[in-house]
Amino acid sequence: MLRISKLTDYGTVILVHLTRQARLCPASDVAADTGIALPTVQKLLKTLSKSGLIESVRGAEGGYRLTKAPRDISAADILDALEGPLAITECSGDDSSCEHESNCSAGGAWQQINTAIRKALLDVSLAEMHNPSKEFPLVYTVLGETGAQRQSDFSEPTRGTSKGNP
Amino acid sequence: MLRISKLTDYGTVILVHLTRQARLCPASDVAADTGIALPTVQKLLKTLSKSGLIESVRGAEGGYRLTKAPRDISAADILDALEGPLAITECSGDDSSCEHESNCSAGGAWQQINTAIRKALLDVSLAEMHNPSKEFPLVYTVLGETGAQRQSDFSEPTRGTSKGNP
DNA sequence: GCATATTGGACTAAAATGGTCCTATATTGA
DNA sequence: TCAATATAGGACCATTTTAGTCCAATATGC
Repeated sequence: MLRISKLTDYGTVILVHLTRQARLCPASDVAADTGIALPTVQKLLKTLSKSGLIESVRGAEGGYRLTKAPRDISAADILDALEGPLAITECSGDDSSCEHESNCSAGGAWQQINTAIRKALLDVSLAEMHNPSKEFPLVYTVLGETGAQRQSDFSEPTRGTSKGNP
Repeated sequence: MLRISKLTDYGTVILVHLTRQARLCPASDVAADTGIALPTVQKLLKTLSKSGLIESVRGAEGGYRLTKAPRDISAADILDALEGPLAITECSGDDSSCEHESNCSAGGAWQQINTAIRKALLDVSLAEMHNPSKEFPLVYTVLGETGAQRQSDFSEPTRGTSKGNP
């Protein structure tokens, strides 16, 4: 199934952490509190800062903080910031780049799916990620099989018990 | 943004092709008609066959055909067959594998998103991919920015004009 | 038997991913 | 002004994944 990269997953954890801390957070604090290795945290904070989701203050007593309220940051924003604006298929742009029309009849469908997925991502804000127990905008009936159910053999959790990255 | 692999993209094209052809199709025909290199087509057909979406007939006059009506094959089926049952995050199972609870508050949200995405994928059938001009189950208003709009610098289309894979 | 096909797997090259580290620069406070 | 604290911006490398090819074995129809 579709998946996000581990770094995006880490990035989300970092953003949730910044949501909890109203104050300016240096990278070292974020690393200590999340258990993610410092270099990785630094890299992600830089990326997030460049994307505009967070802002930085240099120098002593500096650090990072969110630029917007958590409810104004969507999952789509996070994905865009950390994975770039890649679409679900490479040629799902405005079909200008794909000329093999006879074979590309599937392309239109992927674009529709892409849009639907994007809508789902726009509906979830960082505020809701911060507190997932609260009522959620995405309440769908159980689907019989969610993909997530099937996996059972992961050797290591994404955000594991071990401190930092192995 | 989220993306599917190029092979999954090819696989969809192949399935759409099989939808058009009611008859038994050998891999060589599929390759010739789709413009995808034969070895790649063979590999994908094998995978699709193992997943049960298509069935094979060996020997002379053999080939592949769909096992179900196109409307009974969803985009989620295709993704599952070609990309495996990976969830959006590695630890989005039944939170049994992720013990870092204090940092993993984001995990629940990704699970919800995963479910929403899966629902979107289940709503699109191969029949609709085959004929995307017809009314589509996923009609959402334009989102202002769909991710797909932003990309403009792809050097090569996914299913390109050149015959086969370079 | 022979031509036609699928089956299963090995194999390689290229690209993406995950992770680390180094130097430069900005800010604060003594 | 100096020292300590931070971010900025890359370069860099190891590993994994992806994409693509190829081969020997097997099954079927004529």
